[in-house]
Amino acid sequence: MADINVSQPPHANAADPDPAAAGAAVPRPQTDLIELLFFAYRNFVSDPDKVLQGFGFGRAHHRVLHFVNRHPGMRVTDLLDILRITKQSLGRVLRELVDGGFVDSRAGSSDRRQRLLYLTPKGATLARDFVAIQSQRIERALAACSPGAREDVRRFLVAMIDPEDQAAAEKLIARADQAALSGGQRPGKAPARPR
Amino acid sequence: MADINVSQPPHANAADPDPAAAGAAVPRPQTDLIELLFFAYRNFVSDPDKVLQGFGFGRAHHRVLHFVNRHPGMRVTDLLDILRITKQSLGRVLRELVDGGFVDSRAGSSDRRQRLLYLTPKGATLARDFVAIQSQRIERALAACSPGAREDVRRFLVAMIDPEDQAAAEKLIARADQAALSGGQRPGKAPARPR
DNA sequence: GAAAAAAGTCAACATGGCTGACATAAATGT
DNA sequence: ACATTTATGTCAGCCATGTTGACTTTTTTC
Repeated sequence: MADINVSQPPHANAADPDPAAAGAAVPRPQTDLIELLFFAYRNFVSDPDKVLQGFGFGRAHHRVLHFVNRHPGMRVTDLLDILRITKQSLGRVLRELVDGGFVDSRAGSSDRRQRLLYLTPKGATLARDFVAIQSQRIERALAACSPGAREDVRRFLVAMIDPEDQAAAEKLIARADQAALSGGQRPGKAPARPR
Repeated sequence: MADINVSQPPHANAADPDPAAAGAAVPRPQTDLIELLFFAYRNFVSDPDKVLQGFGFGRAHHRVLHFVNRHPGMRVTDLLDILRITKQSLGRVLRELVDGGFVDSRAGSSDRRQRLLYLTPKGATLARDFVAIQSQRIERALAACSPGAREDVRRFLVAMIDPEDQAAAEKLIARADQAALSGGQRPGKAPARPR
């Protein structure tokens, strides 16, 4: 498993008056967090990646599955706003997901230009698997922290978002949670996952 | 600026007996953090992206600049272990960085098969710019949190890494900090680039 | 009835991953 | 001394996913 391991050559340390090393890392305050974010995020997305490979899908498909799962009946435009990619890019993965029977796209009833996006049961299962996998990693990480850490982490992540988008992001999350709770789909079918 | 804004169509809520929407978003515990990580990380890497565009470079170049800056004199193999990409992928961006005068690659003195990587002053300036930009975002985010949050966030990020890599990642960060402190280069001095 | 909006599509291109096959130089082991 | 291994580099091609630009169809809105 390819250890992250730099064999610092002896002459690169204090003894060498090496000028080419000049201007190198002044240990700026946040360097540790910068690198940890890189390593952590890489591992974080690698979990779904492994599963996706089995379907011939990639990260782009994961994102679509996730957000359609969270916002059933959303418009294509809404998805484009969230993902911030072009409709051509989205079109490709969306077509593959529809062809594969993971996503269902139906014309809106009030506005029939719209294609409203839903997951099929197959797609929903996959999307829930991904949430489960990544939640597991997050839960494990939080378990290694002090009890109040979750709120700190949450606030930190919100504040890492561009300020002008923070409110929208929080609202988006809240609305999806709300919709899911209020039986966004089929009042009879138990969401079965309280908490 | 493309508000993240899903217009939840009315019929997507309780009224629609839609079977395709079945099994949709159960509000799993960590969904908020999953999505926040996505939004936060996207913005986090977008800062350097903008600067890199001006040089015709991409994210891959950023990573190389960053880690060579942090570990002056590192071997190509070390960089491959950190980035976990193939040498062919690295080779491309490395060549461009050397050609552009951002990275300097010199044969090792003890083992002359090795190419030891250093940043030129030009490269070091760019690398430091990136650290500054991203540190600024992190500092702003931390300022929005409780005082003890930094330690929580740090521990959280470490724990988000694959367990078998956590120690190596922390060691890597510590070693780079250490090397920088022990005068790999004199602080504050913009050294000429001899040799 | 004209204009705007929602969605889709074709074509071409860029970036940055990947595999496989080799080539070269230098160090190491026998 | 020679064989092997290691460190690096390189060519060629493929894949996933992003981009621009141009254009169409359908439907809604003014």
